[in-house]
Amino acid sequence: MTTSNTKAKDFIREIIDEDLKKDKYNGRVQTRFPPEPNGYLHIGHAKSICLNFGIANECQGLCNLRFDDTNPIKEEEEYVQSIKDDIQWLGFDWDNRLFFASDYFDQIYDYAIQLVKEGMAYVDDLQADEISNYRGTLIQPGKNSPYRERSIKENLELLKRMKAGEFADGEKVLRAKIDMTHPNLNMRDPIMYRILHTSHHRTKNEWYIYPMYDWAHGLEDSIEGITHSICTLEFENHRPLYDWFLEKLGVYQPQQIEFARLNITYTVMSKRMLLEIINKGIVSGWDDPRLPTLRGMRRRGYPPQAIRNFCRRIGVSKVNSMVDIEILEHCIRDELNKTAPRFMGVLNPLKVVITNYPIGKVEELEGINNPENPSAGTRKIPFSRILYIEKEDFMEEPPKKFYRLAPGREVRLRYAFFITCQKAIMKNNEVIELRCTIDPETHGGYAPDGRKVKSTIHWVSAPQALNAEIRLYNHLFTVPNPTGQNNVDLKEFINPQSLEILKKCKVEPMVQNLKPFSRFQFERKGYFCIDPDTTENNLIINQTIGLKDTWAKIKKK
RNA sequence: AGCCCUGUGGUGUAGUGGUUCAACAUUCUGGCCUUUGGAGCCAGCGACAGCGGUUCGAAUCCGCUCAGGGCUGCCA
Repeated sequence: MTTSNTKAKDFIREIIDEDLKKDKYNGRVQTRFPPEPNGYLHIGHAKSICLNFGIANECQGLCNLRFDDTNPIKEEEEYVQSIKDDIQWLGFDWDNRLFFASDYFDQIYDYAIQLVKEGMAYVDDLQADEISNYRGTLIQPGKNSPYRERSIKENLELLKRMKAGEFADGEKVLRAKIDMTHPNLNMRDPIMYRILHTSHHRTKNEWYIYPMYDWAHGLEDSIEGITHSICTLEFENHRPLYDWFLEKLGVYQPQQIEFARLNITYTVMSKRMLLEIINKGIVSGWDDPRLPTLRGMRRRGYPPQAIRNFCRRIGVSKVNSMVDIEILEHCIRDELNKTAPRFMGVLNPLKVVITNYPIGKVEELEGINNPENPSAGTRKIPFSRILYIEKEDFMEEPPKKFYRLAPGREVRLRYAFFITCQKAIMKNNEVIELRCTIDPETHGGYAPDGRKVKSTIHWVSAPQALNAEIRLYNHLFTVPNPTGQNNVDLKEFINPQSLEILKKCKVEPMVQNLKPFSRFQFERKGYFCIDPDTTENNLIINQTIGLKDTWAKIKKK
């Protein structure tokens, strides 16, 4: 919101500004988001939602939610609800403007009658493969159907009988009479209606004919008084047809504007491929946290605000592009850094015994909930003789630049004490326990003598610790552009380490109070979120994203 | 091959003929700071697809070339 005024306008907002200046639609701006209810929404849709609803908000205009339900074979009610949920979760509101293309089936049919009466549409008996042959190719003109010159009377009669369900699927179609030699294939007598004896999720068995996208979409926009019909680049070649129908009908005409769809590295966006990954069991479902679906991202812990910021930041243009996933990840961290409460959690526990701390004593230390936001307050964290720290925070023989715990070395336990490692207990060549001492003078983590330690590590008190299962996620694919190579099975690029499950994690007791989908930070480890599959005695936590890790970078060198 | 669209640092965008013109974000490299090796702060690397033309002056206007994308569903 705050950046919208300062940020440069994209080409679509510029067009709209220009139209506003010229008073093209009486100062009105009305957009629409027109999903087909045949799948779940992903972040590519989010870009479109943010654009359409965003523009309406900025211009004191309106944005409709319209389900483009013209193909009953693929569409289901289930998707309608999920799409509505996802849009609301993203943070947008269509108010009372929820529409369906099927609301207009009667009107659209009347317009078809009008076109037939004016000799601009005809019923064709050609079969699907014949129509395809007659259409010609990219470089060869098509030829006229033998049924193209039927009388208006006969066309009217036939269309009525099509509507009445007198013909079988595929037996006839209604076509616009334009030009079979047109260089734009979409203009070679496009099909307006096909026969489908299929029940529709809303109109049930009322219709036997269903309008095609090109025929219906412009009319839907026109009927709703849309001013700017924003769609993706692949519809560019359809715009002449969009305009043709509305001009011939003499009805209100919105303008279609196309922009490039979103691609992100290391993931896929097409419905078909997402479905394939799900059906092959590579991921658990539409809400798998590794997927770019809105449901997946919600479960992963991505804040809607971060997704909106991302969509704003990547801009809008007509260039086919591939956005670096780092930008998305930056937006996620940026938002979570400001908003996520902090806790301590140990992913791979290493037991630590504080030999100079009394057996049975428990004291409470104060931790800051969010250093970025003082109003988030503080909390109590229990401390006792037995603790867990992160396995990787200790090294027997620390290399240069490793600042954490090592034999004889002193570091700080966050919010607690300075701790010195006295002894590492080994078993089968593996460190299984540490014997350490604390300096009681450093209560809270401050040294009265002003001495410094090189690092601060996180910890959890063993008796009070909660057990948790933590799921770590990585990129779903091993290559930046998995669909870029042809003739290769997508499965070859699936990252075998996209999911890593840690079962024996220990987290501080306050986490108990968090509800499913709550987002938070485990200090030094990253951002996390409570998985909805969490039960009374099985705490499941998803890692949203790790913190930037300078040490990991040094280690690599 | 026909039609349509698009070419600015690695990535995504800004720049719309002239002392704010090559900017911003991200990534990457250094440094500062730090009770998260987080965050923050500072600095640095890095681009106008090419060739002509118009002009006093071109990333910006024109032409050509090259490159990338889309279009031959009774899908949307």
